[in-house]
Amino acid sequence: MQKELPPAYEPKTVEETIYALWDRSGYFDPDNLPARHKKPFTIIMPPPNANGSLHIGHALFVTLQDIMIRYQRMQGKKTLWLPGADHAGFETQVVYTKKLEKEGRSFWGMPREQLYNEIKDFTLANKKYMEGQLKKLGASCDWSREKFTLDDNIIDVVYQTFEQLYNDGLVYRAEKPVNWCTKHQTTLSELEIKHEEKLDKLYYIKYQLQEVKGQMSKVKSYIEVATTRPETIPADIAIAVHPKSKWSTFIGKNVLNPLTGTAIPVIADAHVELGFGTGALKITPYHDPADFAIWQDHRTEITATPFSVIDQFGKLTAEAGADLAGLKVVPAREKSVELLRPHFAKEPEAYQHQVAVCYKCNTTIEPRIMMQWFVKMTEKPARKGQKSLRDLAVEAVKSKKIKFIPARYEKVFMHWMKNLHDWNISRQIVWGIRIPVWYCADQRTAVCKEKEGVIVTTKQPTTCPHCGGTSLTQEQDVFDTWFSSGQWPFATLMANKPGDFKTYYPTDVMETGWDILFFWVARMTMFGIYRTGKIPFRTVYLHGLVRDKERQKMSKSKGNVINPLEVADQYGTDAVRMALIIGTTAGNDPIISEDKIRGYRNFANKVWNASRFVLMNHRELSAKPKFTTEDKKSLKDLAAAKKKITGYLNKYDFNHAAETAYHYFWHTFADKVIEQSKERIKSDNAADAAAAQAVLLEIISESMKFLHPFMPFITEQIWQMLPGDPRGLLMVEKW
RNA sequence: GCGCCUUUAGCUCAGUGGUAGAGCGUUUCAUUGACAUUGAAAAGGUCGGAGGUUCGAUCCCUCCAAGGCGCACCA
Repeated sequence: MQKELPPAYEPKTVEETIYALWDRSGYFDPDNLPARHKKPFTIIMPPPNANGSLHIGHALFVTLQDIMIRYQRMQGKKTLWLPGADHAGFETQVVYTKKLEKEGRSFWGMPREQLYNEIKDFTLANKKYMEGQLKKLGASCDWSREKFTLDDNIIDVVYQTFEQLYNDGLVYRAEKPVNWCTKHQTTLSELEIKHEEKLDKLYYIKYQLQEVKGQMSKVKSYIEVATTRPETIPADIAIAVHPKSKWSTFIGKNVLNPLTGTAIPVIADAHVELGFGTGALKITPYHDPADFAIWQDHRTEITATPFSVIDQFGKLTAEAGADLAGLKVVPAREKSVELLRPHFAKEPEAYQHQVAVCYKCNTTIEPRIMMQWFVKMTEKPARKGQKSLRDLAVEAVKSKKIKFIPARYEKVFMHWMKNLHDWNISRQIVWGIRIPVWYCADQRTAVCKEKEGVIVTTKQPTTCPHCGGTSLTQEQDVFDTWFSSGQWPFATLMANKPGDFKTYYPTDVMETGWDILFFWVARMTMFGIYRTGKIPFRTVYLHGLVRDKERQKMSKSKGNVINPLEVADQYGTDAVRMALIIGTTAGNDPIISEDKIRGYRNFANKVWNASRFVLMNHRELSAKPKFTTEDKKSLKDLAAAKKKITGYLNKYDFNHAAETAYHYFWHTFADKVIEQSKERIKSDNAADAAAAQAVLLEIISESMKFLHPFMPFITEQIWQMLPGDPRGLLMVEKW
């Protein structure tokens, strides 16, 4: 008889001890696994942003990945689950500056170094806290290989990639239209802006034909132009009309800017929609990317140099004229409307359209022309026989070298790939990896002049390699975080123990949220193949966004947030894990509520008490048990359940695997097998009682195995109490 | 505009070309026995609508409706 077991499972007293037991065993590190673990199975953990604490969404990914790792470890794989943390450049700087605001401080005017160091302290503190949280959730990852996105050796790898891209002509510097957030004072990529429905007005403005000596216009003496942004009219440098529009007679003539009186040419361009507005479009290259493109196509006809009338804070500049200068965009619009009223062709119309806004703060994005670094996504590199970044990824997916779960995301992935544009990777923030570019002010040779003094190198230079000059300054901008995290699978392995890259790359599964399919998975696919010639992962498993019972997104403001650590404390980590997995299918948003967690707490208790019953009635067998037909059926059912679970796990169908285990254990084993055994155990027929007990023990033992990936703590605890000495760890037991 | 997804029991969700499933909830009964964090049972669905393919459709195809989401330089 074992020592007295409490009648209810007490997760609190078990979890910490069990995690320490695993940790001490060293088995998280694949190098320490027994010899039978040969074939590697690798998951690189998506590094959580170290700017807060883990939420229930993190608990979901931890559970999914831990299930895969624990299952494969028991299957005899050499399992590596490599943890990490992300400095999350822009996101963390936003969080931190908000924190400063709350404290009544401002980052504005703070020296770069100081802000960087403060955010660094903040991030590292969060990172440490999150590691503890991951352990609490049972993550069986290899802490000895943990990586941070700002580790020196990670940055080295990122710099090498940048240099290679530059040498291949896939990275370039150019003055192009970019998305500018006037609040955050940085540019953003196409993925970091959203489009919002907005009700604005469409203004119809007359641009008078410039009077030419001795010539009178016969029909109309003006072009009507429709615009939503009259405040940018001072920066107009042309009017474009469709060649077949009613304004075609104006092509080649000049019209007068209604605000400045400047003469600007009328040009023909088929991009102008005939059916929209008036069929005439004002060309304001510095404030509209489409206009910028049209200007580039017509540089010979348009003699004026484009310029900007809005500054980095969203205020009109002196070039906009005395009436508008100093006003913010919205008041400037009102003022310009007032000034333009005499030039109205007709009354403004209400106009519903999509406006680009910052995905963080919803501030309207101001298109600006800025000198930035870009990655070419669709063009071939300079090297012979090489494919564009896009084609590398598209081919890997098309050829099924990379598979998506669920498969429908393959289409979503491909659709995005179709519409790719060059990627702006410069950010005007301090928290991040400084772009490894230096500018030479001396430019003493023709080579240096030709390269515009640009030096791209992985190590800080002291002299200019082009001209020997010494006046070097480093690029101020940092990388878009996704430029570096897009290299995570190979960077973490290259920057780790010697031989790791060779052994563990390509990795097996990338398990992450569908919301970062483009941000992250697409970039990892492209960079992974570009840098290593191999796909970074074979399977992409996508999970959804955890929602509450009312399908609401969890947010602090709604007060519906479930803190995974709190509920784990209350109901046990195993219960939280089960609640996250059962009823959840890949790619769909899981629904979770406290009721559901409570339900699986009850299940954990059932597991505890069934085991308690078996242990209480256990006696050492004196002879080989004689199984009845009933016993044989019970063992057959057990084998069938296990086979089903194994099949589901192999298909990454964790929902059904967990549900089958749950259903078998509770409603077949506990409700039927145990109930039926009670009479036999009590009976005088010792041999039959022994057979019944042997069946129970066998089922408990096997059940702990197939429940382990889902409920690691309670199963390991019970495993340790089962008879048999010495007992190894269930964690590395053969499946 | 282009594209993707969803629609199944009161609720949350699974699922299959052959008489519909789970959990929770509801109702009835039982029981201090490993577990009341329990057990036994019941009620409850023309599987969004209309066509089509098929011996047979909740499942495959087409159209429609409602909802969700992604992409997109129509001023």
